Amino acid sequence: MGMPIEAVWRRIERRYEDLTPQMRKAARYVRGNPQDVALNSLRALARHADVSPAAMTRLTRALDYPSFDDFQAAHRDWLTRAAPAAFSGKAGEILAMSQGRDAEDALLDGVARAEKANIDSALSVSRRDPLRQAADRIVAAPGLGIVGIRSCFPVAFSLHYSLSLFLSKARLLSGTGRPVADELDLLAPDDVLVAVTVAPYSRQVVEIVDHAARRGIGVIAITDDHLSPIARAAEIALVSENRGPSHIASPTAPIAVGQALAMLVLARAGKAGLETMRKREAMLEATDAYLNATGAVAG
Amino acid sequence: MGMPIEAVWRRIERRYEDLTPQMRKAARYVRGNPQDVALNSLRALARHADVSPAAMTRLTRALDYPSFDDFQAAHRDWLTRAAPAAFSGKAGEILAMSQGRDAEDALLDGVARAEKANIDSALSVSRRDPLRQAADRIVAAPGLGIVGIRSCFPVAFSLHYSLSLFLSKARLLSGTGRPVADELDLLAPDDVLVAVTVAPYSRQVVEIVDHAARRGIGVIAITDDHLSPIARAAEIALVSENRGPSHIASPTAPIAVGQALAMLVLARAGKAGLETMRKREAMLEATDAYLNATGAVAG
DNA sequence: TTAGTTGTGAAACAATTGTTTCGGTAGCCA
DNA sequence: TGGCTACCGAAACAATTGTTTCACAACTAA
Repeated sequence: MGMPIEAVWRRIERRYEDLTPQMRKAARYVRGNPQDVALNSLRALARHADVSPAAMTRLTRALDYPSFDDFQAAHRDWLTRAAPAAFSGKAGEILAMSQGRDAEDALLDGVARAEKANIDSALSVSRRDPLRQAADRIVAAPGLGIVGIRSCFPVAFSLHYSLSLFLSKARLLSGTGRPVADELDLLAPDDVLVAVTVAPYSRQVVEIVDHAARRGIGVIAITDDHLSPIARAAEIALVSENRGPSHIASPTAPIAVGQALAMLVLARAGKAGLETMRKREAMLEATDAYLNATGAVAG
Repeated sequence: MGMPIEAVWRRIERRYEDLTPQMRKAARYVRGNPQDVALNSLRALARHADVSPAAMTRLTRALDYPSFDDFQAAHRDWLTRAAPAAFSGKAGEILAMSQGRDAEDALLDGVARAEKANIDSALSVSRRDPLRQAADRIVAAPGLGIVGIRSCFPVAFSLHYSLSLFLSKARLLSGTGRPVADELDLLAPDDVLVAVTVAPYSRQVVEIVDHAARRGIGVIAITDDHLSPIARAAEIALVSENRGPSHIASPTAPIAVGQALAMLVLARAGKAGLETMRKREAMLEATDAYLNATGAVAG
């Protein structure tokens, strides 16, 4: 992953006074026209800024970039991030046209495109307030349950796994050896239940949500529609669209939502959270769970 | 003012049938990765699309563009239009980032970007041959086991879930009530084991893979490095990079790999696969598992 | 003035760009 | 089988790329 463009700008502003006149001219243009840097060649850029190519090269050096390519990469990164998720086109049209390897390639293209678009929509700026609220709610709650079955079980599991690394109150209602609904007894009013289901909505989860809501438990729904059965009953709804060429719904987008949520909770848990995370890590290493200690918590 | 990119897309879709196979491949990549067209050189673009530079040049001609530059200009235009508006002269505002809500936003941006990049790399053209081989191998094998623990369990689970919708031989080695390794007895030589683990590699999974390989079971590894302990012992390695701002490894990319794999297997299973899938679906509806029948298998 | 430093762009460079050419291969019809 | 067409990529090309070199101004200090 490239360096953020903000760093470039900071460097320009901090060292502006030390630059030579020609470099300043170049720097001013660069600072004011970042898209130009991303899209044009060094020589074209220099022409636009009315400086010599050499001056532009010298500027990138003065800003401690190894080469113009690295400098440009930062700007391209920024521009790419700002690009819309323009993958709105019907995936099926092109796909249906061919067969064999060609069709498979098209299929995989479609999968990749759809997954990316789904993640984009799930974490788009307009969906972030609910995410923040959910994180606040989870931090504040005395108890926390997480439930999801069938294709949504991976979502519930990975959310619980990530949270449990630093938050001991998280409980996965997994229904091992008994109906899932029974485990709802673990939660008290004022606790929080995170429920996951996408169309077609599993009856069990919907019923658990209804039951929890009636008992005064705060429900956070991770689902695929603002109007889904669990979204309506929930206090907070985290929606991630789920489209794709597949007959099977892919859980990647809701999992990304779960991961983002876990990170926000970790951010709120602060140093204490990081501390317990380190302890777990030490414990896992002590029990020889991993092949070699690399420092990151995962596995 | 350049021509809008939508026109490009329309041309691609309308003339797709008249294109030669290589041009189609190029066209599909172009259609799916417009930023790549805007930012990269023709040769780099051709490399990403796994096509010869000549094929890319021919495509631009076939779409009635005088030169690649004009073709690229349309994409640059689109990307520029999407960029945030130019900046007011004051510099400090943007720099004030990295605390409070802004820091969180940057974090979420980072997550979204990383997840998308990971998926891109996982399903990139150069990684598709192993995917196809894996699908072939799975279809041919008499028996199939899937294993993954901790953060990789969601990957194993979702792969098994998707496959089990139409492939009854798939078995999830979940270790419920007994050590996971015990379940390896379910597999015979010539069977296939799909194993998932990313750094830090869980000892259990690595040992199971070694054991399986020694017994003559074909191992397909889903992992994060060509040199990971299970990749070396495996017959086929499906690699998905796993980078991100999080301390916790996100399972989305390997899950996307699993989904893609499941789709390829389904494609090979053909009509028979779709048939059993329909049966399962009917069964689930009959047992009232879903709230309302919508036609797609998920939940 | 003179010596020395600093800033500059023209020119040269190797590498890489987009494009065209051309020989060969795969597939199809006779 | 042979002959034909469609299709493809390696190679060659001129143009343009990013970078370095170098000579020459402009300036300072004595």
